[in-house]
Amino acid sequence: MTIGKVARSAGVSIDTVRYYERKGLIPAPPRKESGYRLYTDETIKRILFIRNAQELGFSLKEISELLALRVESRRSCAEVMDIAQQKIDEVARKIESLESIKTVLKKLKTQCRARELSSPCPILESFVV
Amino acid sequence: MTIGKVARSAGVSIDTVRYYERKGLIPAPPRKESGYRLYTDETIKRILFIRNAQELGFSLKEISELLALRVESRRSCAEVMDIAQQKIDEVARKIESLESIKTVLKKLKTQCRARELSSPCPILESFVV
DNA sequence: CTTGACTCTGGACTATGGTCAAGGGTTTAT
DNA sequence: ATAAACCCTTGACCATAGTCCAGAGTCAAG
Repeated sequence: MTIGKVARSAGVSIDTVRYYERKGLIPAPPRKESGYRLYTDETIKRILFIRNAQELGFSLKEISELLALRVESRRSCAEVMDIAQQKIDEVARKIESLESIKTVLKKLKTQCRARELSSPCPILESFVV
Repeated sequence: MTIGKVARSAGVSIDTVRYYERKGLIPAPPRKESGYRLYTDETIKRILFIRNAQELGFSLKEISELLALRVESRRSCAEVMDIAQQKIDEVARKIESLESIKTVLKKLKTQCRARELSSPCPILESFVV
């Protein structure tokens, strides 16, 4: 599969695919004699994972770290488990914050529905910290 | 309260506070005759909210939108409720994705603990999409 | 066997979210 | 009343995450 196909399938630009390769987020694929990159659909999955994680507030650098947990067999198992646990905690914190933002948004919506017609729109009172 | 105090309390730089003002994320505060900005601790709360939302993958522009839900009384209530619902859905999607990342990380950790001592470290097999 | 679509590299450019510095005025503690 | 610490504006600079372009080669369909 050439780069254009991969890019279209993953919904990113060709430049982005090459950029991810430069940044080590996807492995440098084998090439044709012509120099064309040849991918399998593993790469598409990988790119979708990256975009997904980005959406969730992970930087490319952090995503590399997540990905590095995969096969780092040089690292001790304890170390890998430790990093995994850190990431789990981080993710759990993010989920909590999102939950409270969601709660506030829902409350806002309810208040909005309930308010008197001519009164001012209710306020996102407590700034969810 | 002067800008330095606000910045320290919120854990950001003075430049960042001024930057947020330029970007309309915090209101331009009243000034002393000298031109010094004078804040109340509302601003600290606001900045903490912004940082929190950023952590969760919202851009400053999106955060403005969240904040704009507050008092936009020119907007119709239905419209505000609609935007609120969109944000709720978005947040719910983020939570779901984070849950599945968490699941995979936990599985990885378990596998890691369970593996044979000399075998290679298990793989983050399915790329959580 | 050529034409249009595709790919290559290298480097310049962009937007976002800040950060820093210069040159100058202000406040406060001693 | 003066030094240290603070604040002002303007404008340059930075990292991240791409995006675009030039100039050149490659591939596939008619």
